[in-house]
Amino acid sequence: MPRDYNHKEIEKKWQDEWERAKLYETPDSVAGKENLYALVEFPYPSGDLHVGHWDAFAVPDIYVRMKRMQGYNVLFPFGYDAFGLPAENAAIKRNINPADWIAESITKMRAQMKTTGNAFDWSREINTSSPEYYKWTQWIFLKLYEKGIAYRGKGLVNWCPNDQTVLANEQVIDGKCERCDAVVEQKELEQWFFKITDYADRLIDDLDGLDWPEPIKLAQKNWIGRSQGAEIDFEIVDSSEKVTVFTTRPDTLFGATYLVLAPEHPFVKSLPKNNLLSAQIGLMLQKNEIERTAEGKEKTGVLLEGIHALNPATKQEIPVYVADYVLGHYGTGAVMGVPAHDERDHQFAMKYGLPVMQVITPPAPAVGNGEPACYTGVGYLTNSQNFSGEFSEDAKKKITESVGGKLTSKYKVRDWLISRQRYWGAPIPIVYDPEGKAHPIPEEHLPWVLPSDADIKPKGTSPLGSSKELIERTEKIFGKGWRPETDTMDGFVDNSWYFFRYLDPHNTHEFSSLEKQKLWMPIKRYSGGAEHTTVHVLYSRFLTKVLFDMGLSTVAEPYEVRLNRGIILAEDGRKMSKRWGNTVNPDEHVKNVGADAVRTYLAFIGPYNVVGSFPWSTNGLIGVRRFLERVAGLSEKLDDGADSAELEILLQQTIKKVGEDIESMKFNTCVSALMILSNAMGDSATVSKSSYKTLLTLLAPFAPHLAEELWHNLGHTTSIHVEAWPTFDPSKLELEVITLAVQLNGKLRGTIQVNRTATQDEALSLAQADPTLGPKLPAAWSKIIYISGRILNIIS
RNA sequence: GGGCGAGUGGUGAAAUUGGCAGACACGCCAGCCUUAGGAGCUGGUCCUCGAAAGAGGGUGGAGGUUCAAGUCCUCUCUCGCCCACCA
Repeated sequence: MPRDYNHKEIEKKWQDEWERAKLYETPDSVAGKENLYALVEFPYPSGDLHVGHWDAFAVPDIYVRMKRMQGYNVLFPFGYDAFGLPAENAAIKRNINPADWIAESITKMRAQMKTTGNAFDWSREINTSSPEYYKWTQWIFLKLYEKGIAYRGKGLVNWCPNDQTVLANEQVIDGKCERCDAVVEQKELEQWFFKITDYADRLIDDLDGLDWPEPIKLAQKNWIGRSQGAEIDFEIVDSSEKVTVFTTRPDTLFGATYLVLAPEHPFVKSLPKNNLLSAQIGLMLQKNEIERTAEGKEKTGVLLEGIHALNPATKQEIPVYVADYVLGHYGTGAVMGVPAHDERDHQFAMKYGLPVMQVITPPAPAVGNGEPACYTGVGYLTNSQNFSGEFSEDAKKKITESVGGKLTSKYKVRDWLISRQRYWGAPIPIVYDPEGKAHPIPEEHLPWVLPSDADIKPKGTSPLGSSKELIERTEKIFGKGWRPETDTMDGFVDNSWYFFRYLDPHNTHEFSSLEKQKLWMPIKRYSGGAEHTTVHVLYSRFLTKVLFDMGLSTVAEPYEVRLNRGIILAEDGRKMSKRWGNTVNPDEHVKNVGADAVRTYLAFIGPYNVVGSFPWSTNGLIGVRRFLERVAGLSEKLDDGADSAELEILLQQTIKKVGEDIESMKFNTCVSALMILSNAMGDSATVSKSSYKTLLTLLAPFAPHLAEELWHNLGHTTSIHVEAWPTFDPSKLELEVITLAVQLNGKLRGTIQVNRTATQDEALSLAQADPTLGPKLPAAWSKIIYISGRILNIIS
């Protein structure tokens, strides 16, 4: 076949043929084959496939294809995370129904995705916005409701005034809406929550058993934010009231010289109304979290006149403040102020002239100009009555117990708020009786269909409230005066369980049967964007645990390995953006150089399992196309004879290298190894047919169409993609004679050709006999380091 | 401010995990060839000195460990991502 192959013709031809032969449809099990589930985060159907989608799916496809050739029954599914704000906003803009817009986008995206040549099993395609899918999202909600994990609660929520909806904490970035950048307001509403805090410990502890990259585990742990500390009661003087504080430093209790409460604290609310006071506190409460944190961390507080708390350790009366640097939602909303050993408390104490009592002495006195503002490290207790002299870590438990406190943990993570006052989501399957009491919708009424007659334009209340059909449906089923829940679920609920559905996508009576789960779970590799390391991965782990506890999942952890990939930047090194006009259109490049070249180029661009950013280079793409052309051109110099020993060894090395590096997702070095092999074949006068076949099978995962075409040109009538992955002969990985580096005192002085099994003496005499190297070597030496096959180092 | 990660040619990056730094590719330079194409072929391309052989230097910076350091240790600078008053 000529070098300049016609990619348009052959790619279309083989895609059609694979589809006709159902080559990639994955049965639930195949005799003699092990199942393997490879997953990539499914995309939101934006209607336009960009390079990021290619990078996300076509590159892991290399791994999938190798695993198939290695004899695994590999499930590699595809679907659409279709609910959510973007579709709704797009539909409002175009004045059409989101469902229509999504349907159109999916059709377009599916066609584009098929041009990648990926080994997807299209028969398992899912769409989270289809009633067949969200029926089960609702069903899962009901299961959580039964267990008390889904609950209705009042709470301050983040409100986006532009999108007119509540946002999860995770969707608030720097106090602004992650989608539209509007400044988020705080609002108190009745909402539905999932009790993820009940699972916080397990979500941390179970990470220890997982073989994930450490940074990803750590990100999960930090996100959950477990702090071990103590809850300690402070009595309010001349009152029966007490305030419980949470502290990670109970060892500094003797240094607590004041008490601070969050403005939201119940004790503050219970105080008799004092106009001045409530005005000041009201001012704090009015501020949203951004304002509270934005003011240069300047701490402002209000003294509660006439109110004192009792430090349970010193028995001294201490003043009580209300300050907005204390967060209402974290810990107990109350903090003991230890100015000597906490920087925030120190700042506050300086401003309000509160006493600083040092109770910890650093193990080694601070060097340099003294008067440290405050010392936050560990040390030895002082000024702490009979605890003085103890090491701070040891004193934590003792002091806590001595004042009747208890050791406990607190978490940064808050319960998952799942209510959205938007249209395009799964309706929450709840109805309210005339008294306003919530009732779950019985399973037989699922899917509780999203009505099509709602006014979807944002106006501050849930769009579903405007649907006559929904209200009529509710009254018809439940009775007069009953009304539907009008909020929909956060899209993260839909995509927290989708991987179960791929296993059993057409099941009409179960969300995912245990039999199918047993065959496939857990997921061998889950690849996705770094931005989902915390939220999505955490939520899906949480939901899996909940289902596991109910006997509905076969595993407590869904992902054997989670991997993050990098991002592809524009050619100018900036992020791709329509605003910059620097987006890379993959369709155009596929048209010019073919899907095989685009796939292989993306594999070559950099290490895949590293979170980096890689600028696109059209020249680099063309370079990869040239490589593929050279492989095609090699078919014209085939011969039935044997290859040179060098070429044979190189082939064995390449088999080893490519296999190992695909396994560890280092696709870039695989491509490089294939280039080296094909360059060597190009330099050779002839190439044996058998070596060439091996090259093609190694290339098949990267360039599936070209490899298939060249394979058939050799006379094969079955697909190269069902061939066995080549194996190497470990005894043929090295030449008999190798190049050995010779150093003198650790400096390279030259190289010699030695037998690879040469002894130190043999290597040394060869070095001495070498015409250029020999004269440089000393006559005597004190030591020789010889590592067979690596180095000969002579120390004079 | 905290956490995590990364600093290697003009560019994307390799480096058997402590053993010849810069593989492979892009770009660039010189030459050849032509059916002028995003062509193909040959050679060159870390820096300094040198005609060359060769010598010296070199992986953000400064120290250290080692026969040997891009890789390990200490300090430091810069950049990226995430979180940010979490007691």
